[in-house]
Amino acid sequence: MATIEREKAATIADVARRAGVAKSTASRLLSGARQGTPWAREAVERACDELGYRPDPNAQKLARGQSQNTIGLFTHFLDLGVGTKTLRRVQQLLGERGFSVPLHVTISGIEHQDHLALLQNVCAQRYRAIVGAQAWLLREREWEELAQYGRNGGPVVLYDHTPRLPIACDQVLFDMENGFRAAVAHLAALGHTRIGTFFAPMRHPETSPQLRAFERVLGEFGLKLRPHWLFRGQGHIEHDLEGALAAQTFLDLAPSKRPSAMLIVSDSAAMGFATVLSRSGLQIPRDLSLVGHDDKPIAALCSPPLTTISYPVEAIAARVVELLCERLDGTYNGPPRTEIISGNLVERHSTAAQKG
Amino acid sequence: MATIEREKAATIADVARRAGVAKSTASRLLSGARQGTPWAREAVERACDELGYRPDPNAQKLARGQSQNTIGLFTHFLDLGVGTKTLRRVQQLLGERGFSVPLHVTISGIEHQDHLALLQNVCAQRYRAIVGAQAWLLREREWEELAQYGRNGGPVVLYDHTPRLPIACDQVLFDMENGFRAAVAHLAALGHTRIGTFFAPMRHPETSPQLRAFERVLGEFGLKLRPHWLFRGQGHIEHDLEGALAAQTFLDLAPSKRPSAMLIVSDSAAMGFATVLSRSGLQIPRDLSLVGHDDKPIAALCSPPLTTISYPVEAIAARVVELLCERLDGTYNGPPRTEIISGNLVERHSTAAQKG
DNA sequence: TTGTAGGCGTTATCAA
DNA sequence: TTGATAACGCCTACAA
Repeated sequence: MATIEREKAATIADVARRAGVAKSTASRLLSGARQGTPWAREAVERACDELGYRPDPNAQKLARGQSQNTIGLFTHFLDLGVGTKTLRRVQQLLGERGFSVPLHVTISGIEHQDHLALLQNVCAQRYRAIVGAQAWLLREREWEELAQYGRNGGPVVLYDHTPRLPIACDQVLFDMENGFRAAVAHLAALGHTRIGTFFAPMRHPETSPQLRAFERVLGEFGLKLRPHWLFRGQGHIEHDLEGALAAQTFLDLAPSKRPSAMLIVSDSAAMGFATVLSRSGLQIPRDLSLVGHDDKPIAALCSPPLTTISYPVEAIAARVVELLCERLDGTYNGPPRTEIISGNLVERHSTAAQKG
Repeated sequence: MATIEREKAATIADVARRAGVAKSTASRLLSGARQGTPWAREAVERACDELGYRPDPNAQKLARGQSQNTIGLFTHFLDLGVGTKTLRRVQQLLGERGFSVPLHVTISGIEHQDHLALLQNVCAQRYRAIVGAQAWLLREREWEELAQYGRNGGPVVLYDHTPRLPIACDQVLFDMENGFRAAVAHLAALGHTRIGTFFAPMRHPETSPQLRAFERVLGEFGLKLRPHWLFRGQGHIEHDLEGALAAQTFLDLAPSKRPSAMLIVSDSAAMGFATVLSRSGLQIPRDLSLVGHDDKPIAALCSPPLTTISYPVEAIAARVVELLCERLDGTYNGPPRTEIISGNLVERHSTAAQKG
């Protein structure tokens, strides 16, 4: 494959030559380390302009030892919900502290293969630090990679759902179980015993920690999850679509076999679910009680206002950034910390007492 | 601020020393340029393992001239809709072709200040190429930056809405006007004359090309946009929220002053709008005709199924990648190309004939 | 196949 | 303040 010819970019040597000074002088003036004489100052500046000079960050990083002000952020896929919102918030907070925060995303779906390449790439960049989300997808090889980075690269902070990730680094973990408990308690108090659920697609449904947490909680109330009450996403990026598709499956069930309440692990999915149900004449909460997850702002405004478990985007992002910055400025350099954050049930109007 | 001490990462020199070979030998074996004797091969491999050696990409890029397989992708904010979906698709397609595609995002909102820093950062990375979205936000200084990169960096491909961006590079532009025309024609045929609209927040409402396009189209049908029929977003990341808030403003209007149809430039916003309306007992399309934008998958499934203008995520992403790859492999190296892509009206059931 | 030597574009050190 | 000169870590002729 032929490659286009391009002029080579100007280097600091070109600038120095044109300005009639030494390389080192140009470097100093440009980095602002010294004032320099007005004359030299202006000459260098003009040379830069004329040449369109841009320092090569690779050379800079090499010479300076490492990139001081950029932090690598990685995740495995951009969702269209709280995941991306949290990512954005982390970037924002770190940005406010003067860091540049490029985001690395795995290209493929939920499959394994790309994760290693992504992680190697991220670790290899010699960022000042690394922040990662959705790390539960990683496997042994990738953990090694991250651990290696942690050893002689810089701090690593991960945030995810419980359980704790198998790596020695600071972690902010969202524990869904507390929320589940509040939701199930609420539904059980309303007389519901047939509680179904919708979960995002998972690699190993049998071992999904979230699903098991849900079943555990159900057990605490003497309830059990029937297989046909478990609805699973198909991997579309749009949660509302996922919810809508689940609703179609729901409607395929004979009315007597349907759950009387559903815990849908995403407000968007819950709303998609509800809108499809309404086309069939079913009403929330009359015909089905619905509990969402995330407490998106719209949940309070939609019809009916959605009872939901909150996902504290702000708290999580803030904590991640705090843990990281404490490491970076040396305020803390003890053993890895694990922060558990959980959501609360926000009661609104999408649940009602069990009929009959 | 104190900084934590870390051991320095192993270099290729360490590896070579430990393996008892020369640096160059280690380099060759690692890069796979030569086979090497089995003995040396194994010695180097073991040394790498023991030392946890990771090549420094900065040094590699410097030595090799530039990063051959990474493409910079930038945008100004991650939305929770088609913007992010398109970004993701571009990353995916480029990833399939073997490129690593870090995403750079401006941290701040719609304000100007950060864009320059972002762009300088992106350009400075010496990526093989740059792909950008939402470039309409850029100003003169940033255009210069990109132009400079294009001169001696590599190809730049931008995608955005019309109008054409003031820079000499390949562009894929989505033209909303055709969709508007189809929508307004549709509504006009149903007898609507009071057509309102919802737009995302803009810097300069008076000069927003999209809004002006809408007004122009309205004019073609002898219609006019009343100021109180124009609803504007408040800048929240959730479109559904934006729509819901707009609906509250809508409901504050005396019924006689309300538009009879709305074109809402986002399906999510349209659905948020609709759900708030329904809480007040208003029904779509009985009391208000609604046309959305984007043709999200859920639009076909919700209640009522949403008439909407499509936004061809796949076509746009594919075209961006094609244009770029043609530049990269030298298939095309002529003058900048501009591709216009537009959406179509997808008629469903959220519109009805004007009452009375 | 291997080792030596030089270069990539910066920054940092040290006399002048 | 300035200008040589030496790193920084890797790659790549070139000669052995």
